Amino acid sequence: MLLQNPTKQAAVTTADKVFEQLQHAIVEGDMAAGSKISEPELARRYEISRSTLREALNRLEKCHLIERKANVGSRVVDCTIEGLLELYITREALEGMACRQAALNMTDEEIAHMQDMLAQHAGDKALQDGVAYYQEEGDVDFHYKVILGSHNQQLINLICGQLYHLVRMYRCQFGMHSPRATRAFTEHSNIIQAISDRDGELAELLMRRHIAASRKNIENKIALQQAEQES
Amino acid sequence: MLLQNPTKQAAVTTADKVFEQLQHAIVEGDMAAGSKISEPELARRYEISRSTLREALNRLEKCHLIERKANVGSRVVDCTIEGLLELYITREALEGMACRQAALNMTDEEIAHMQDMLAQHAGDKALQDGVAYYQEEGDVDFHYKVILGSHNQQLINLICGQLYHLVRMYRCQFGMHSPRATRAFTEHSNIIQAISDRDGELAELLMRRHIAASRKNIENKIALQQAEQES
DNA sequence: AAAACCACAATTGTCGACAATAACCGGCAA
DNA sequence: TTGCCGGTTATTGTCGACAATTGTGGTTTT
Repeated sequence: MLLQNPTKQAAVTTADKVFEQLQHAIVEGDMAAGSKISEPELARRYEISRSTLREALNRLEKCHLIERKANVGSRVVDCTIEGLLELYITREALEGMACRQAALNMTDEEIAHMQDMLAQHAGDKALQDGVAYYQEEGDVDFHYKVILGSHNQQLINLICGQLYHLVRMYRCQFGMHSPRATRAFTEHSNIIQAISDRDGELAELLMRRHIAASRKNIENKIALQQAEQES
Repeated sequence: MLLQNPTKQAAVTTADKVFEQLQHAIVEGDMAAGSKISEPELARRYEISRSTLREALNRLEKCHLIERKANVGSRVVDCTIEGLLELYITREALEGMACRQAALNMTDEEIAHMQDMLAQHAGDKALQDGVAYYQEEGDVDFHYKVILGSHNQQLINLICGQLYHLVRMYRCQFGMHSPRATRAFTEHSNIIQAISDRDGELAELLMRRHIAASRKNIENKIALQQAEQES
């Protein structure tokens, strides 16, 4: 999966593999949010020793997918609405800055490549009404390109290595495949325009608005779901 | 040290203690930046098993103080100028947003408490010309208060749990105890004013300028040092 | 009946040993 | 001399067992 590890090498050690499996299980919800993790049980299930499992657990903790308390144990993080909003606020700050840096630091080749990608997405979008492909792969691709384009290793590590796992988890858990495809596409276009104009200030502003809009969209959906449940 | 762990409990397990010692050693430069870490040797030196040491190493990796490669080993991160600037850019994004959130979410009591703190710092500053105390404890105190005031656990974890260890490391390694005491004090005052006015936008702007100024101050110092060495 | 206490079970933290991988070094051929 | 190759050494990854701590259930006491 290039998407999850845009910079690092593939998993080689068994702890790496188990980590990826657990990560997938947590993100997809196969491992319930908020549930306790029993080291002996998991070790048996994956047929590895507890040491190896703990190594994998440590990596899960690094991307904030589980929480550990000394002498008590590990729990899968629970998905609260507050947590989701906090996450998007953090994204707004980090990706906004990444976008500003991308406008300053991206090479002309990178920018051209991103424009090509967007054009291709436009074709796909026109072809199949964009509901399926674009928002899933395309949206993530776009954001990754921008983040990597910042050429700021600190930002890249924080966002890709930690934040995005949580983002994907929340998306799965709350079942929101945001249907903002056409609007998002326009926003992406404008952001790329600002980047290719080397206008860092505007690029940051647009990216922040883009993420904030996504956050508000989610807030509305949540409110709607709650209203349905109460009725 | 409350400063390093404003939210979490004290260390209880031996891995915790070793982690804190290693953290201190790395930050203070007792363990050279960029140097390789030998697990057997360190385990002997601290009189613990390799398992316990690896647990501590994992926590160090969580705050980006060391880097690990599979089947190769761990190295202390090296302090490059580029890394320092990247770090400050990230701080600008995160603390700026934290400051905006603080303006929205801090309680009146918290704001009052922060104003008291600033007033006391003002006294200390007038008393002893502020060079020693203020910039060390005071500056960190102020920033921590703002970050915690955001009431955003995601931001708090990222900044306090990860970024600030690196910040302190760079400060020690490059030996910069920024002599911007009086200017920084004024800037802090203005930020608190914006927060107490509940003006999130201004608060973020001021905090970002504050950190950007600090970054430029460092850039100048670096340039000066390099000029000296070349002469 | 409620609260405090104690013992038991289960889980986590720590340890030392073994297996697998990578770095090092000397020898050989070009 | 330089570059490549194979054996040796050291380091890391993995394992199973023991020690320490926590949570639980029953018992006792007020």
